[in-house]
Amino acid sequence: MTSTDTTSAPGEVALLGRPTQQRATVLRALIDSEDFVSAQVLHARLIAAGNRVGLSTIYRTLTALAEAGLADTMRDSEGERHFRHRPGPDHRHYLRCRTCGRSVAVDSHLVERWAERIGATSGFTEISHTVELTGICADCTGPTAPAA
Amino acid sequence: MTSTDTTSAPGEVALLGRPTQQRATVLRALIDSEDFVSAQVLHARLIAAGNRVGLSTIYRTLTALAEAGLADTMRDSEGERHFRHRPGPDHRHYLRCRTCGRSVAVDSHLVERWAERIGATSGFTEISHTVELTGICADCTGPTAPAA
DNA sequence: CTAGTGATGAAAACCATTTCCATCTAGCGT
DNA sequence: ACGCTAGATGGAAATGGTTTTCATCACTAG
Repeated sequence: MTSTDTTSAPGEVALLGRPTQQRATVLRALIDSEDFVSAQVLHARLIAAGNRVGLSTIYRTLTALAEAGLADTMRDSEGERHFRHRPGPDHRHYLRCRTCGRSVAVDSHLVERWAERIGATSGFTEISHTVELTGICADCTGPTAPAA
Repeated sequence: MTSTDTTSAPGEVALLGRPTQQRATVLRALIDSEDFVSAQVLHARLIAAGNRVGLSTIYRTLTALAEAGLADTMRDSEGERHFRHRPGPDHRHYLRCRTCGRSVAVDSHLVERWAERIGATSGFTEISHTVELTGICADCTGPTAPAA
């Protein structure tokens, strides 16, 4: 996996418009990250790996991916956007470790239903919600070193 | 209430450090807003109302207010921070209208407990959460004009 | 192969937020 | 009251993520 690998991202890229090498590369990198990444970091990684991709393209692709529902987005405490590939149609909430940054998907029926109920009782319609959970994962709580 | 009114914000300002006219003014304006406002908007309002307050001071005060727990903050879809005065120690989640921008506080024990439970079952500790709900309020759903 | 439309990317534009720094001021000791 | 000093202020400049611009390039159709 040196750099250019058009065969990586199956048909998903097609959903965005014209299938190009860059888009495949970005999607591929996003999938490989297996976790939230910022456009900046993703860009840095691709460049470091020897790929030629412009930052603008990363932003465009990531935004398109999110709009197409192929990626989830979240904002960190500084307001920066982070993206994560969304395998299926569900999985929308994550719990992320404040120390190592890793994140895991969590079950959220309860919240979904709560959100719906709130909508029903408040007179609001077309409710949409964003839930962000952070904590310290087991590995980082360990007796020894936290974020060594 | 032309402009300078040091008596507006009771003792709350004192919690921030030295009680100054500007801080009282900012807190006052935040309270009067009764809803989320961005630093920029708050600044524009104060200037328009004839008050002399620097943007930096608004940011500093708002940030301090949030850190002191006297204000709740949220980020809009563009990543901008919005602040809202927090009357008591609770009330931490809001439902805001995407059309008119108004927001109402919602009951969230359920989510709080859900968050705790997720923490317990995932091995994460020190869980903290952010929940943002948006929808279209009754007034804006009306048969006639939405955001007139 | 050629044209045409969409995609790319380097650099400039944007814009909210933060930082600098010279000036001002509230609070305190005298 | 008076002057001192740490803390506060605000205009301007710096930051830094994200978006736009625009000239060039690469897919796809004909």
